Amino acid sequence: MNLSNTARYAIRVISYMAYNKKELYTASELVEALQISDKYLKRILTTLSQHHIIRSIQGRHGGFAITGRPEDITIYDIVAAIEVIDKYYGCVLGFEVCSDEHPCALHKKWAPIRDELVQFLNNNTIADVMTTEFNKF
Amino acid sequence: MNLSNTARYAIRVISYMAYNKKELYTASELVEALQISDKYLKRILTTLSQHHIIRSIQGRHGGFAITGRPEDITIYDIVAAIEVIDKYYGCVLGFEVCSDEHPCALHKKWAPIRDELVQFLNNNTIADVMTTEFNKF
DNA sequence: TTTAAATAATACATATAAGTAGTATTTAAA
DNA sequence: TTTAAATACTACTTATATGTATTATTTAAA
Ligand code: FES
Ligand code: FES
Repeated sequence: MNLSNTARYAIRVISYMAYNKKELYTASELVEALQISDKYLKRILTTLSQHHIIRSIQGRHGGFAITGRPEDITIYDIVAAIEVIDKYYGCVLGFEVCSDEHPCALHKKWAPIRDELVQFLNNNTIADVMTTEFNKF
Repeated sequence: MNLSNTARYAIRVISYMAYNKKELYTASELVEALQISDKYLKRILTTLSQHHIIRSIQGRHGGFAITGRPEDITIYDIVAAIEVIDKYYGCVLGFEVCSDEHPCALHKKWAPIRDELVQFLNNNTIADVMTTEFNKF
């Protein structure tokens, strides 16, 4: 019942970018600041840019920049870019289908909690996370 | 944000045992009924008996039996026997400490949801799961 | 047009969860 | 006391997530 490590790194790096308000960051700069493994972070950055959460500028003076406003980038967006988001909607007991029409014994109790959980991801944005504490990892 | 497969199998097998009200089940019997891989299920059964959720009788007329009443065996008990339960209490953003004294930016919003989640595991028992539908996997 | 500084892509390595196989031990009937 | 039927233990294999290394491509300055 956790976010993946990769998703957490992604949240962290975008939070950092938003907080420091620079237009463009190079990967090396972010590696330096956040102390995440060089190649790993670069791959995360590429993934995020493929999902248009950030945009990348290639070449000599390249780097990465946030596309939207921090308050428009939800935690959900980031998690969905990194993980298979479907699993957040699955049956808690592992049944194939999970719906009100095909409920398992725990569905009635589980579905509301799961909805809250998804709402939590949707209602919280980078703006909520880009505080000082978060960025002094 | 899922229970592990192994934990789900564990819930399933105990639910089956409780539902069918037999005193003793052999591993092969349970493998047959639940269509879970032979060796895998046996290992799960051993783990569960080590955690005293079921007890095992070795030798010729051996097998496995539930120790308590279905309504006393919580989903939490089973998950805790199979997984490292600590991770259910961790920080959603991955910080080392998670407490009201050392909160991350999302702690205030996350902690209540997490509590509900843990309560869900604690408030639901095998008695809630041991319905017919569940056992016609 | 060469070169340096950046991102992109691909392939490899490691750790953990999931699943399988084989051997050892226990027990009681034959 | 041998043997069959059960659980217990240990080691192996496979799949996925995590992390690393190498090479290719892009861009602009020198
Ligand atoms: S069917 Fe099981 S949680 Fe919805
Ligand atoms: S400190 Fe992050 S959720 Fe509690």
